[in-house]
Amino acid sequence: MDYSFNDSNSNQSYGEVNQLGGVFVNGRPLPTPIRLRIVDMANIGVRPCDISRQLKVSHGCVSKILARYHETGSVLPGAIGGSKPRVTTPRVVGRIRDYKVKDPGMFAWEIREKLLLDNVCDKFNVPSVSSISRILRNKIGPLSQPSNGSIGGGGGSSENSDSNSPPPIPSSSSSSIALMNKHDLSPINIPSVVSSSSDSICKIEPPTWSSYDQSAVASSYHHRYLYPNVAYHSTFQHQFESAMKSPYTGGNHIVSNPTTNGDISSAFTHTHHYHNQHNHHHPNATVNNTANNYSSFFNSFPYTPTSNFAVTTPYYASSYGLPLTPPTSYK
DNA sequence: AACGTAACGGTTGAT
DNA sequence: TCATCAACCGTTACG
Repeated sequence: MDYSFNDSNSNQSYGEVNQLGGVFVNGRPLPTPIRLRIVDMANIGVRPCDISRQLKVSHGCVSKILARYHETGSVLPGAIGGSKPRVTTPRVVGRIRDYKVKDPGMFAWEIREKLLLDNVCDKFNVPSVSSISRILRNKIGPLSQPSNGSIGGGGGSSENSDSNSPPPIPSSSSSSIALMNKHDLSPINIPSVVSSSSDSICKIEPPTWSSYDQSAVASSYHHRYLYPNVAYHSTFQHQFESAMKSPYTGGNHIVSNPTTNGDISSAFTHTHHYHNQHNHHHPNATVNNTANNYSSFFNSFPYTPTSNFAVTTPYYASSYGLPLTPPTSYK
């Protein structure tokens, strides 16, 4: 798909119109502000059927988003794409790491044979040599630079072998966690046992707003929403990416670089695709390459675990009932 | 009239 | 680098 927006040619249009007259992009999530709007309206007592009509979102979609919100506390879409690790489970990766730590000169094919020898894998699920090479390259990397006390001789082996590449989950009894994969850890799938602490890391956006700062935005065409206290966990990076890369956005234009102290206020804007692109671009958007903007933004994860997370959204078409006006109780 | 949900055509991204 | 395919998407239609 062509998600590159030519500023000079606003004739480009994509998306379809549903029976209610609302615009959607087949296969892609609704923009986060609309999802939030659905939840906001439900919270103040608007019936789902009325939400559907007002926002011009199908009632099936409203039902699904509300059901998920009530079940998980998150309005964000699930993780799209990717695939579960079929053979390179965390346990296997951990063992590969152990082998490599003990003998850095080990070849991938030797590691493969040792996985079989040690009964870590059988012939049906042992990773290929190329998979092992990729694991060594991407997930383990140079072993000479462990940031946590490489001097100790033990190489931080922690003989449990569960200290491997997937993001560490804070609580941890290793029992069920070890069997989980990325999808299992997504906010919508995460089991309650993992989120036992009061500040659940499951909730990407808390149910309340701490502020609604419209005046601070540079353009009157944009409204800024603050997502307070986003409990960032690297496991959820995919969630953020998936949500923020909605095709309704004309690229996630960075309006200020994330700073090292975790303040990413006004981190980027969403530009509505059928808005007048060249008129409403954020003035600070310097690069129009979506991929570059995007990766430069997200590569700087992780932020501090509870940093504020801000999204600047455009002035949406009135058909959506936007811009959002938070209930007074949120102000 | 409301709404839960399966079918459908679509996109995504780790393997 | 590229294809695969299982995850998810929102809409539609049915009950």
